[in-house]
Formats: sequence, structure tokens, C-alpha cells
Amino acid sequence: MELQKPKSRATSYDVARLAGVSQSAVSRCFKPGASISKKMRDRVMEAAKTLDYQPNAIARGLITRRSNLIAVLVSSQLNFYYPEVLFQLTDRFSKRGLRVLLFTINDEDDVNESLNQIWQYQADGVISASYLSVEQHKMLEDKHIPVVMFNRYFEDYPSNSVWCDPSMATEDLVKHLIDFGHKQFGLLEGPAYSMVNQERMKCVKEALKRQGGKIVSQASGNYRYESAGPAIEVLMAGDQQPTAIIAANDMMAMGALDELKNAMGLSVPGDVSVVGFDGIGAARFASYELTTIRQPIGRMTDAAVSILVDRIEKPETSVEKRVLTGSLIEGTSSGPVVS
Amino acid sequence: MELQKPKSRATSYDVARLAGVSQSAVSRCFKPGASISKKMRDRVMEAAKTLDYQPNAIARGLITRRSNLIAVLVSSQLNFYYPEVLFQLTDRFSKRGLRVLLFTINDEDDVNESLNQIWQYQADGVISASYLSVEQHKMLEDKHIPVVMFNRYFEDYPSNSVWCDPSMATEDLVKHLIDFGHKQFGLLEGPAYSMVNQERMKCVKEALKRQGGKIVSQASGNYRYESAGPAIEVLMAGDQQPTAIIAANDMMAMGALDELKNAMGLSVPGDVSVVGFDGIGAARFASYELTTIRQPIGRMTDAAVSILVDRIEKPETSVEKRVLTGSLIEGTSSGPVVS
DNA sequence: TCCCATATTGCATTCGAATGCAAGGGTGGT
DNA sequence: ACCACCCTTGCATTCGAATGCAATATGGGA
Repeated sequence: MELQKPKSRATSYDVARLAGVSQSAVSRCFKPGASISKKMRDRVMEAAKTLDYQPNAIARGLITRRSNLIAVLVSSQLNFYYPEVLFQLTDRFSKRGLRVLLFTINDEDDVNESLNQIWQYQADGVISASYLSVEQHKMLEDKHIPVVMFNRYFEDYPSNSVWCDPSMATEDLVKHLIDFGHKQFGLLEGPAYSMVNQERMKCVKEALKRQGGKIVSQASGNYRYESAGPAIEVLMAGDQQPTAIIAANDMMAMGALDELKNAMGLSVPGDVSVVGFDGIGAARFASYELTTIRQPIGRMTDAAVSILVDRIEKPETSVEKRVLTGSLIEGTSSGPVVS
Repeated sequence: MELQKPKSRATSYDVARLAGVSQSAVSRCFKPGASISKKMRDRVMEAAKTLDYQPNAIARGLITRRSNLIAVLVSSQLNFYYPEVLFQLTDRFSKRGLRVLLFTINDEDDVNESLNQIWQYQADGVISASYLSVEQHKMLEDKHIPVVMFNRYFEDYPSNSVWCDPSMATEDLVKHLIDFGHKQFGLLEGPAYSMVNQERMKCVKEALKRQGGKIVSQASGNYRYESAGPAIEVLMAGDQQPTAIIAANDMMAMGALDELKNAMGLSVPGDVSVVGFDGIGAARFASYELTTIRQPIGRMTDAAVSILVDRIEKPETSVEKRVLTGSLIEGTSSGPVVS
């Protein structure tokens, strides 16, 4: 004697029937700005409520050719920077009525598979916060799917991108270290293919040259905490010891700091200063208090969202590279050279 | 003189026309297990390739009533545990041909809004790794959307869930501390509403009672790093000082450790031992090396994915609560009492 | 009160793929 | 060579909402 059969989902027709109006009217009630009288809207809304009706986004997407889905590509490697970015992007898209379809990327194949899925799901746009080749980017462009590159851009190919220019802050950072009396620097680089790494290291090298710092050793890691340990061993093994280590990101700076303090028994910043890039939350933990170059994540995600939404609404707008600037955060991981 | 007009996306009809077959044939070519001859498949696939055709997942979803979308609800607060879970879930769903629709939750309103969206997008299933009320859960159930609760469950209402039972490992943890000579304990609890907190603290209290440890002070935080500082001040302010602090999660344990060492100038584990729960990646950083109870995240996400997929495929299957056990990881944040 | 302009409403069609059913083709057995 | 059966294929319809256009209702002005 069930009162309620396990009936399936109510459609706009069901609502229309109950309210005694046409299906079109129901559809219009859920479209902001549509021409509908208040009386009708009230009547429909009441029926909708009793049937627990919500428009089917899938059906809507089919006819409007807008899925309201945004694909976000994120590297799955454990860099605390990206979860922060991802969550902020999701919050912001959500406020604009867009949903995030998440793709985690381990390797090149994942990217291609993700692009396929993006195409299948008719994503309205893409935020790429992971590696993307020019060819892959072009493929999306050919399909008229706007893309915004987050924290990266192509040297020789125009694309929508949000980028944090580290040059000025890096100058400050190096000055900060030079003022502390540092003369010998060790560079803990990121992966060679990474734009972010290339740019940061380029700025570091230029600033050091300009301000008279000397690079005594270089090594590279993969941006992850664990990769800093072995790299530090290399950096400290040369005949000339660096008194300051500049890491390509905070995760490696944290790993470096731990390796120096805990594995090698050195003091930071007493024996060696360590600085990073990103300004992730964990860099402010009291065990680290990194001197770092903070990326304004909030403003970067705002920019990415607004550029992407613009491109979706006006596809013909020309590409835009929005550049923000990083800023130096002075922590306690850097200090004067003790001689 | 463009060779190629900016023509819109190819449909199955376009492919059919080019290959000289019917639309149904094209459709069947993309459906695994459909009845299709090799000759036809090859012909269609070639046409599909030249037109760069991929089936439209939106249109497919409309007719099959399967969106292949899984909604994942995650708290947006900065607890390093959830990004790990989220990325693993995404990887695993992806391998099964399911996409993740991400919802970040700040407050109760976000949950309701997300449930709305889940309904609109016809998500095939939901993983909830954030707060969800029984009513909200029932609402999804009524709509025949299977839900798996991650790292939580309802006391008094059956639901699919994946849970990590901390009781045995907590017994080990307490024994580990008692063996080190600890007698006075401080509890750094999580939010009162949190199931995970309730359960962990219950186990801790029982184990302490059984093994003869005494709770000399309690305070609570919100699971975040920053919330540990003030709580620690409370914990250490009583007349009886704890020699060991048990925190409800690793983030707060890290905050506690930093507060004790850096703000209060105490030594860990010399003056105070600090232990946590979760076994997040950052807990293994050399500055912390937390003694903690590790949740087997990999097995938990596997379980969540497999339970959810089962429910989607066989909706009538009864609910399942899969319980895994945590295990003690001995780090260097705990040690003998120095008298 | 009547008429016209404007605001609402309904009709019919559309989006793109999946699928039940029937028709066609092929195979093997006798 | 014939028949029965199975494997392929195509036809026609379906999913649920949006929308151009035509039809109708509403309101205001004279």
C-alpha cells in the first residue's frame, strides 16, 4: 500500500500538466529574463515545488549548447600550491553558475585523454594548471573551446593566460639576501620543462648578476618536498659552499630547509639561508616561516575566471595575458651571514 | 579563400553520411559490446577520425539517463588530508570512465546548493567527504542518487560509508605513550560536530582509562593548523601540565608542535610529546615526523569508488559500511618522559 | 467603449545519440 | 540447392528543455 510509487524524476511536462500550462511556460520560468507574468510564475513555481522539479541540466545543455561545465586540469603531484588554486577556482566558478569538472594529470597521456573527455562533455572552457603543449592547446582552439593557462604561457604562441611576473620581487629577494651579506648562492631548480621554473630561475640569475651574487652550485628537483633532499646534498658538496639557497618553489624550499637542519645538522638561517617561491600556506608554518615570493593566488584565480568567462561569452575577443606581480615575504628562513 | 569554414562540431549523422551508413551504426560503433561487423566499424572509425568526431556525452546522457558524472563534496578548509583524497578519487573514477564534478563546501548553504546542482546535472553518484545531514542524505536517496560517505557515517541511520576505525591503533598509540612513561595527557580536540573527532576522542579516552593515563586538560580547534596555537596555550595553562598531547588530526598536531617549540620554547618530544591522526604527507616532513595514526587513504578511496560504482550499477543492493583500520606510525614527535 | 500596441502564452521543432524492432544479409547443415 | 537461424543494419522514436513564431491576452489612450 505504498502511497508513493518510486516514480521517476519530474520533467517540465509534468510540472506543466500540474500547473495547467504549457511546457514552454515552465521552461521560461526557469530562465532569468524571460517574458513571464508574475501570476504564471507563481503558479508554475508552486507546482515545481510540489513535484520537486529542477530543470535537467543535461537536456538544457543539449539544446543551448552550453554545458556550464568548466574543465580544470591539475597536476596530481603533491604540490600544496595546486589544491589551493583548485579550491579557489571552484568557489569562484560556482558563484557564476559554472561547475568544475576535475581532471588530474599524471602524464602526457592523461592530458590527451582529458582533452577527449572535455570534448565529449562539451565543456564550455578549460583552465589548464598543468602541462599543455602548443599542439594540445591548438586542438582546443580549433574546437572553439576557450582555454586559460594558469601560471604558465607559451613563449611563441599567443594564449589566454594568467601569469605572475616574479622579476621585480626576485630583484627584492636577491637584494634582501645580498643585504644580509650573502655572496655565494646555490640554486635549487625545478624541472627543466617547467615554464615557471625557467622564468623564476632566469630572473634569479639576472638579479644575481646585476647585484653581484655568485652562483656556486646548482641542482634540480621535481617541485616536490622529497626531491629537495638529494638536490641539497649535491648543492652542499661542492668546494664552495653556498650561504643562501634559492629554491624554485616553496615545497622544495621546505624540503631543503629540513634536509639542512635535520639531516645535515646545519642551522637555518645561521649557516644557510633558504628562500622559495609561491607563498603557499604551509610556508608560513612556524617550522618554516619561509622567506618567499608570494603569488597573489586570489587575484590570479579571479583573473583566470574572469578571462575565461569573457571568452566563453564573446568568443571573438582576442587573447589576453594578464600579468600580476609577486611580492617578497620576509620570513625567518633567511638571515645575515655569520662569518 | 579559407579551405575550411569554421564549421561546427561533427555529429553522428555527419559521420554516417561520410561513411555511407546509418546514424545507428555510428552510435553502435562507439558502444562497447554492440553488434557491429569489423568492416563497418573500420569504415565508421575512419570517417570519425577525419571528422574528428567524438560522441556528445551530453546527448548520450539524455537518452541513457547516465551522465557518468560523480559529484564529490569536499570541505574547502585547508586541511591537507582532503586534497590527497580528492586527487585519488579522481584518478580512480577516471580509470572507470567516470568524471568528477567538484563541489567545495564552506557552509551548510553550500551543501544545499550543491545538492541542487547534483540533481540538475543528474550526477550518477555522490561521494561526500564533507558534512552532510541525515535529511540531506535522505533527499539524495529519495532521488535514487547513491551516496558514499567518506570518512564518516551516521550513528543512527544506515548509509554507504567508508570508515577508518581508529580504535585498535589508538590503543597502540596510547600504549606507545604510556610505555614512554607518560601519565598526564592533554587532548586537542577537533570540532564538536565532527564524527571523526568524536570517534577518535572516544577511543582515546577509553584507551587512556583502560591503560591508566590521566587527562589533565582539553581544548579544541577546528582541524586547521592555525587553530592549534590558542588551544595549546589553554592546554598548557592548567596547574597540571600534560607531558603528551593527543591531537584530533595531523594539521593541528603540526600546529601544536610548532606552538610548543617555536612560541613556547619547549622541546618536542623532550618536554612534551605530540601525536596526531591521519598520516597526511606533511606529517612525514622532517620538521614534524609526527607519531600518528595513518588512515589507509589508498584503500579507502578504492573502497569508496567500488561501493559507489556497485550502487550505481545495482541500485537495489543494500547499504554497505566498509571499515578499514588505521595503524600506528611511530615518528619522532613522541618520546620518553624526561623527569 | 473601442482600438492598437505591448506583454504573455502556446505550438511545434530542435539539439545528438541510443535502442527496440523489423528487414536484410550471410552461414552452415543436410 | 534449400532452409533455418543468427548476425548486421537501418528506421523511427525517444530523452527533456529551449525558442522562433504565431496567437492571444492585457492595458492604455482617445
